[in-house]
Amino acid sequence: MNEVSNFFKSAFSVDNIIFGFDEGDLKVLLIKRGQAPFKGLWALPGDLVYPNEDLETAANRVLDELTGLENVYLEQVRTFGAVDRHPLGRVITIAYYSLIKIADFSPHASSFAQTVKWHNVSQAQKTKLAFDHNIILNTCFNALKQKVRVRPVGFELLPPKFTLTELQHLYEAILRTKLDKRNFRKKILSMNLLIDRNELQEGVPHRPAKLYQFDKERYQQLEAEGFNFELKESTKKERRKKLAELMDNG
Amino acid sequence: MNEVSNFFKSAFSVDNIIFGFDEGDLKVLLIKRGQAPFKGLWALPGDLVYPNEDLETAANRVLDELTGLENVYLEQVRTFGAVDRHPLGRVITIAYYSLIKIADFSPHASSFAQTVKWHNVSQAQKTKLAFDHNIILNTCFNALKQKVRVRPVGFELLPPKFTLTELQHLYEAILRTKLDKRNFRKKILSMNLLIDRNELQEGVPHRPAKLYQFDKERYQQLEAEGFNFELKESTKKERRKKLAELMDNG
DNA sequence: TCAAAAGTGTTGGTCATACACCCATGA
DNA sequence: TCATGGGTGTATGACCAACACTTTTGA
Repeated sequence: MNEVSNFFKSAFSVDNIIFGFDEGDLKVLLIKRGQAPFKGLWALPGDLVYPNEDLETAANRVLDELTGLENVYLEQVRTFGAVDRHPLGRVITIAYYSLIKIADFSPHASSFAQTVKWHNVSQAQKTKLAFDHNIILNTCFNALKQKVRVRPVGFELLPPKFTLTELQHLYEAILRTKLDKRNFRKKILSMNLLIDRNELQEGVPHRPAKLYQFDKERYQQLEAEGFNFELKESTKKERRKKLAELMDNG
Repeated sequence: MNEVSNFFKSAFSVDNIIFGFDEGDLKVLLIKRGQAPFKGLWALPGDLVYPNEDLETAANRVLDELTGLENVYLEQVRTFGAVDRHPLGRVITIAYYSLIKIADFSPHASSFAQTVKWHNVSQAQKTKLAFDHNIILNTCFNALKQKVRVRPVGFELLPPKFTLTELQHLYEAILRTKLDKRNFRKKILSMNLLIDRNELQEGVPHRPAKLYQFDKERYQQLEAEGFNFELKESTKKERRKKLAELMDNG
């Protein structure tokens, strides 16, 4: 057991939790397993890491092989390494999540259609997934929830031009809360990170909304100068409730 | 390369960044390497993970072997897996940090004294460490900085009873900023998470301070109810400066 | 009596929240 | 003309930031 060579008998994989946003819902891309173990169950896309491959490269490869997309937002979240998590041997997995623009990849159009599918995240969380993938999905979703409050990564899930309502719905889906329309707009616009394209939606059966674009360069500049993108995490009502509880218990 | 068995030739290690707090400074426990590679350089404590050992168990073991401490605050941060990061082969490492009460372990008293030493974090960050340990240390320090703003983990670094000034110095050391005494006290005390022990410091050459204790049970209860411990991250002055820059650039 | 740190309140400003109506379009 | 979502402003209150002097102890 103390021979160094005895240690070099493990493998590691990456799992890449691919998030998309469509029709007001946050989605995650799952694969139906065609073979044992866990045959027939939905699983997170992942693969063993090649011996000469960096972890991020592997995560990008998984994404690329599945969707054909490259240069996508990718974030390492956590490593899962319970001894018995994989039936084939000691395999620890490094979990990443990616944020993609859902229009860029639709499994309906691909030959995978039967086995690769976008799932509503809330529903996927309730479904029994292969391996320890439920825990991984929860962890990654929470990481995204955390991140989105503190960095403007939500835009990675939207098309290049979007309306403020779409953006708001995105935040509502990720934070799982309702936001006040006027306050949301005020806050977002006050950051001066959106470019008004001076274009309108077309073909909608109501007053068309203005289209905006995220000003990434400006954000990066401000970030370098110490600016912090930040959204709050609870409504006043909620905080009041908490305070009341605090009083009761104290 | 596609044979599954080819993959089971890697190893993984844990590195455990052990933080302590003393004399107003945040410290990190480093080990001087006695053999190649990187002989003579300081390194983060770590070890290969046994085949039948969970990752957290391994991180705890590293801590226990080094300090004799158990049941210590431990947090996984990130996994580092660059192909060439270890000269002996493919070894990826999962980085954890621990927070310990520095009085519980002093390497001066141990036989390690020559090779295990508390280092000031700022200085360690400027020193060349073994492997990719500079990057790991920076990442873990930043994770701690982040965490401490949002969860009351700082108390893990203090003795069970402490003064408010000690607590403030701790935050100042981790956040690397000065805090206003009155505002800090107001904020901390308003959370109702400190128990006033009705004891005073003894033998100090000035007015003795009251001793407090962190009310962990109460915190856990409040947390379960949705309460959020939260300190802000920048001073008003800083934000004003940023705003001014924003105006200039906009 | 001196040095050193403990302890303590108020004010002004900023920012978050709450909230309701009119507008533009396609059907 | 109706249904649908787009777009807009203000008043209130909470919280944060700034700031200086008195108190208690040991030497």
